[in-house]
Formats: sequence, C-alpha cells, structure tokens
Amino acid sequence: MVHNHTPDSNQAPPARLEEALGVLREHGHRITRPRVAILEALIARQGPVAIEVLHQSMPNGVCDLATVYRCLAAFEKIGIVRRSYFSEGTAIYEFTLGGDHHHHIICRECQKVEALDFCVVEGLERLVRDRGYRDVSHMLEFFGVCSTCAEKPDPAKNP
Amino acid sequence: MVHNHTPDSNQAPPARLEEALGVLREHGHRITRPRVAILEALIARQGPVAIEVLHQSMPNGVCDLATVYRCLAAFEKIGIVRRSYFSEGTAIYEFTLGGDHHHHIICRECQKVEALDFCVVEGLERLVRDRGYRDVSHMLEFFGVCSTCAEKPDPAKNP
DNA sequence: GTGGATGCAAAGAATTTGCAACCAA
DNA sequence: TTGGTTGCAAATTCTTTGCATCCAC
Repeated sequence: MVHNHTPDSNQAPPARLEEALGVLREHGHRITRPRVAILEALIARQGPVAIEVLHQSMPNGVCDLATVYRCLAAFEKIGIVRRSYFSEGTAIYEFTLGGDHHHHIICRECQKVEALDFCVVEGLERLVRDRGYRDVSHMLEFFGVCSTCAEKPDPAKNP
Repeated sequence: MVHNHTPDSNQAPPARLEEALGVLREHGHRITRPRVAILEALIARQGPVAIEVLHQSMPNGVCDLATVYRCLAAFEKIGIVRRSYFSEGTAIYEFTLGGDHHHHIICRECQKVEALDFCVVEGLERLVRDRGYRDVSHMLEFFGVCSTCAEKPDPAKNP
C-alpha cells in the first residue's frame, strides 16, 4: 500500500528531467541553469515541497528565490508541476510528469512525505461531473505525526 | 449527494449560535460583541468564507480585522470552525459545529463553493494509522468549472 | 544579435503581534 | 476588580514585480 523507495515515479529521474525539458522547449521556453536545477531538486524530492524548502535544497547560490517563484509559476502553466496549499498556507509544488496519480502522508513534525499508491476518489469525481462541473480534479492529502517524531519528546526536525 | 440550500447545517442557525457560545464558555472564553458578530456572520454564510469577505459581511465597524483573525484562530482551537486553504493561498474558515464532516467542490472560475455530504476517506485514515502515524487527518477538495462559468466565453467572476 | 530569463531590491498582500485601553464575569 | 479582549499600528512572512543585466538560441 505504501511505496517506500520510489514514491511517485514510473520513470527514472533522468528520464523525467528530459521529459520536463522537452515540455519547456515545446512551449518556447529556454533551458537555463536555474531551471534545470529547480527541476532536479523537484524530481529528487519525490513529493510536495514548500518553495522555501526547495530553494534551500538547491546547490548554493545557483538560483534566486524570486526565480524559483517565477519558474514554478511558469512550470505550472505548462503542466510540469502542480501547485497546492496544504494546511499551512504556504504554496506547495509537486512534480507531476511521468508519475501516477496518487496521494501522500505528510508528517506534521518533520514534513517527511510518503506516497500512497491508491486513489479511491477518482470514482467520486464522476459525481461532481454529474453535477455539471467540467475539468474536474481533486486534491487529497493525509497529515499525521510519523512514528519517529512521535517518539521524540521535542519536535525536532529529524526524519 | 449535494446540498444546495443548507450545505452543512443539521440545526437551525439560532441553535448553532447557542451551541458555539456554550463551547466558548466551556473553554473559559468570554462572550463579546465582536465574537457574537463573527459567529453570526459565519453561520449565516453556510459555507467556507475568506476572512476578508467575512469581515466585510459584518455590520459596519463592529469588529477590527485583526480581531477576526484572532477570534477565528481561537475558535479553531476549540473546534468551532475549520480552517483550510483551497487554491488561492488565503485562509478559509467554515463553521463546523452541528454539521457533518464533508468536503467541497470549488469552481475554478467563480470560486463558488458547494458542499458534498459524503466522505469515503475516513476509512483510509486507518491505513495511515496502521503505518505508524498518529493524529491522522486528511484534506480532500474537488475543483472544476461550474456549468454557469463553462457557458460564459470570458472568465468573468459571475456565480 | 535579440528577446526571454535572472538577480536584486522594492512593492504588495496576508497574517501576526505589541501594547494601552476596555469590558465581561 | 481583574484578566481576557480589542483596536490600532507596526512588524512579519510569503509572494509578486520593476528594471537593468545577462545569456540561450
């Protein structure tokens, strides 16, 4: 039920990067060092990430925070990433190319993300469509405190 | 499957207000004019509202915006309201007392929100708990373009 | 060479907080 | 009376934007 090692990829990372670069080209966007770095960080993360966290996970000084915001906004428009706003109010982005539709379990303490390979909700989208809605999509995420964090007395960030 | 008129109330509005005031007292909070006004506006709304919108819907000058933020945060702690962050990044609060757990359909164009009275996901939380997570919760929302917006050539904000 | 992209800094928007005055219990 | 609340304003945090410079094509 839960993937531990390759949470959300059906393709190897290099292939996913290539696919993303291809989509960028198709849309007339340029392939720049910051963009490649952002995509690599996104793919490496294998799940939803906050922009700030993504930026910090990138090689020192390879890219400005403002650029991360701009690129992710551009990536979203052409379907490379998905943006959402979990419970904390800060934007979260997730790489979407080449992966199955799935959901996550996010630890409230350490923010660790695990993917779940089931989705029982798709059938429900039909009900929403029957209601007259078009382009229906959904978002489902689980939150909790992972066993590792639950054992620690202090809420230290330690996956 | 979809409630159109009373999205999330099993009780009449006055009863809901009384229940909320009772919860406030139980937790040692005071009943003030701003708080009653906020609760009334929340109950009248019968669904999720953005804080700014809620504030504007209240009687002229009855309460400061900062107070709305503070009260809603307090209400959330004692279970009177639920906070979430749909797609726009601004916080949304919803009155929850006397209502069932449920989810929403949000129109991507006009942001109209309708409530759905089912939740098939709760059973799945068990799977997450079995995985070792504690304090498990989930978030599920549907997005789409409502029939009214789908008919309009321009994406004007018109529910 | 040229227009799209980036870095830096400043602007905006949303939310939180400090503090003195206020009022519900 | 008294500590919880509020209003107002300043401070934070997150995100967007202006503009000169830079670089991918």
